[in-house]
Amino acid sequence: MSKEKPSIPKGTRDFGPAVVVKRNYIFSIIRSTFQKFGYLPLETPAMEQLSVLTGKYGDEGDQLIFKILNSGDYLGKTTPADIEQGSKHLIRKISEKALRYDLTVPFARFVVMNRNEITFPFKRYQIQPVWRADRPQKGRYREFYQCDADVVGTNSLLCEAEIVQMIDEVLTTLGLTDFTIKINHRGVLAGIAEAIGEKGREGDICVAIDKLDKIGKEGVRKELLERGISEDAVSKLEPLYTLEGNNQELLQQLQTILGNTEEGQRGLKDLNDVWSYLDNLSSNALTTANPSGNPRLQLDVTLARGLSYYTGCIFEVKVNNVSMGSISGGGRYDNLTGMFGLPGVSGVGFSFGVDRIYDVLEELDLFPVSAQLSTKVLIVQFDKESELYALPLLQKLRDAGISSELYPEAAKLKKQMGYADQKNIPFVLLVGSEEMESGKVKLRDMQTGEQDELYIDDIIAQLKDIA
RNA sequence: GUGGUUGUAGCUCAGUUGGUUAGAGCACCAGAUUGUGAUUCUGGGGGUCGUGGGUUCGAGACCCAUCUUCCACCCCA
Repeated sequence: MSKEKPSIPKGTRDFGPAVVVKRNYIFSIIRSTFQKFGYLPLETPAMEQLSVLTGKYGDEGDQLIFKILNSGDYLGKTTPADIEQGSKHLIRKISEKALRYDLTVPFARFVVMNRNEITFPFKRYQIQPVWRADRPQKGRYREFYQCDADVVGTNSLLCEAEIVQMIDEVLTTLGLTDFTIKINHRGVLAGIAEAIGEKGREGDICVAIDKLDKIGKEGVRKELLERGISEDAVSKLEPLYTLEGNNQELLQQLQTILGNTEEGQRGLKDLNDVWSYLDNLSSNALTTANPSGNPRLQLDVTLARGLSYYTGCIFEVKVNNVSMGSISGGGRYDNLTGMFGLPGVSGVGFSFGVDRIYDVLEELDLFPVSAQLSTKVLIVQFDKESELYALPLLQKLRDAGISSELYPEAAKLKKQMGYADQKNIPFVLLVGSEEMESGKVKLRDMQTGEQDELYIDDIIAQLKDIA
């Protein structure tokens, strides 16, 4: 056995106790919000049939799917001719399974397989890791958690409105105050394409427009021309980048621009409906302004999302003034289950990227202290007798719901105190011969250094108050 | 997938045109202190310099390959 230094694959991470505790804090807020809106949990396998995943994310996406080699002699059934035909052909021969790339497609697969047992509309949430063979960089990992909430089996735009509500609630509860929920509509994008005389080319137009922030108006112009959009059309498009006014005014301006296009009409009607729902829900996303003065929900005609299955509203969420890509995104897909032979089931959903939210909260120092504590009380012992004496006390503390532990051996005080310090345990109970005689134990507040001699019942009452 | 970048002690990093036994701070362990952590003082352990080849009398340093890190594209949570 050669001793090699162990390592983990590129783009993956271990999560130590301190990190997991903080991640769980995020998960619990997301989970309880989803449940509050009537979504129920679902879990699916880490691996899917490769055929379930391929073709759902576009060519780019297909390349980022982690494939799993067949078990056993995976080359057994291949011939030299197969190899000559190239990797695309060969993959089908040597790999039948793959790690899931997102949670939406497995969800659609689940819906189709269980269509007879499911009561529609079906609302589910799912919190599991996904894998992408992307090249890692900041906020981009090869294994990361997504927290999806989707509803299928209804066209109602109330679902879109509720998605906005949930995003707003989760981020607010996490302590974020400056974020923007961008919304747009595939119909609006198609309508724009038609209105500028490039009907059906919205795909190319979207990819280019999406980079507006990064490469600017001239960069986008160049890219559009390269993609074969006419100069005339580009000139007609450019005024849209700088539309001004609040959301309502934007919608009105778009009405005059897209009024005659069927797709544009559809998009505008949907967006208006979403606003109307949010209005009647008195949504904070409309009423609460960011420090910049704009409301959190913002119509953005330059928002274009890559996943090819979106057909209606699309969302993306950006935390302002931090160096991080979008932390959440989603949209409506009319025909995702159609790919699995079940047409006519419309769905809408979105996803939180927990790993990115974690990085943002860390950068903004927004994790509350309560999300960082583990044990509340450490009982320090001096010898075998004090250990025996401490056991009932320990049980009493735990029965009272106070997370506590007894240092498992009579180590030097310095060591035991250091343990409490390291673990960020706020209180230490000292149990030794003096205490056993008086029946009172010493309670030390590790933050202030103050010590009191108290009866255990008083200590429990005091600590429960603080909790 | 394309172009760049990084790797030296547990962590953050020094290390000169290639030249004796590879350093610092922090962390860790022990003692000063036999009932008190985060401050102070003293001492100590810990590295086949990411890995594998090559050039050289001699490589942490130069060359090649490979893995890894971070960044920009592409795309995306």
